[in-house]
Amino acid sequence: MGIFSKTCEYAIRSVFFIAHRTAGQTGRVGIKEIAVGIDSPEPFLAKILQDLSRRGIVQSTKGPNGGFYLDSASLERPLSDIVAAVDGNDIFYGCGLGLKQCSEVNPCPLHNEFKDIRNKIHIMLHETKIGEFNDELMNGMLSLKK
Amino acid sequence: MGIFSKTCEYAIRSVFFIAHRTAGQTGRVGIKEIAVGIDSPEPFLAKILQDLSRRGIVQSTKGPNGGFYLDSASLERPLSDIVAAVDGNDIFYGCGLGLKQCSEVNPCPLHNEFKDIRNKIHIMLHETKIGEFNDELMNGMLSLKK
DNA sequence: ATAATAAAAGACTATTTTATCTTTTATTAT
DNA sequence: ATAATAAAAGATAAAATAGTCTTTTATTAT
Ligand code: FES
Ligand code: FES
Repeated sequence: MGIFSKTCEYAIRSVFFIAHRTAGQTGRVGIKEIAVGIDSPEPFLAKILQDLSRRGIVQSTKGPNGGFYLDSASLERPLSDIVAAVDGNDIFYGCGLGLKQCSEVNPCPLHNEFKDIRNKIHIMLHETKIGEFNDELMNGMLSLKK
Repeated sequence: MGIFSKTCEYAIRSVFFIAHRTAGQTGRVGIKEIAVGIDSPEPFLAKILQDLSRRGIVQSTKGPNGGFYLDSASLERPLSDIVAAVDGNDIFYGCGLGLKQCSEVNPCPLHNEFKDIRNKIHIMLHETKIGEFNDELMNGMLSLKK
């Protein structure tokens, strides 16, 4: 188990993929190409993108020349929006040792340490925008598969 | 989902509990008291402690006055040993976006950020010793339940 | 020796997460 | 209008994680 659920990993990678494949142009990209591009099981990814689409995190149209894309507002969104939508915000606010409620008045032994780490994760994901890596993804300096 | 699996959360909390309940004295503490003390399902915790016992992370004896305890070597162990035993070391070395292999030559978009965060988690868990919070746990300044 | 105690071991159940397959709906080109 | 295309929706299936229950083994006190 990593930091995020498998679902969330696929979600982030697919959104990065859609971003760099449709940025600028009025293009769309199909589920098949996305699944290959991020090395994920296609039907599972379809479910995930359905959900992201319902939530307005990605855009889509059906039919010929249809597919997924991102409008300019979506490209500016922080990654934390995706993580919160898919995994909830336990990773931002929950107790690292699983106490029902992280609190200053009844802290677990690692409270201060976790608070610091959670904040770093939160800030990092909040400061990173979906469209931020388009150039490096297009020229192959960054990878979303393997 | 938090940073650790439920199993791992229970494991860490129970080890802290055993540490502060048996430190110094030659005492033992039973599964029942531990389960109440950390608010976990007793039979599930029994399985977890069985595993930690087999791995030598906690000590135990059967029979009357039996129970779990920690020898002085165990009290000095870092928390990272527990996490590695239970959840593996994906959290220390794995790619945050789920690429099969985190690498400098084929990095994911968040590679540098994740590397930094993973290192902080690793260092924190490595520098924290199991017996470190015994005093605060005994006088109630820190909590392992609720 | 025997009975009582408490963890170890093993078999089993439930829930959640991950993944697949089929049918329906919307869009476009002809 | 019709056929082709591609996502949405819905119904299942498989695997992993979380949790329970019963029997066995080791230890101790009597
Ligand atoms: S109480 Fe555990 S992280 Fe705050
Ligand atoms: S490649 Fe993703 S964290 Fe290193």
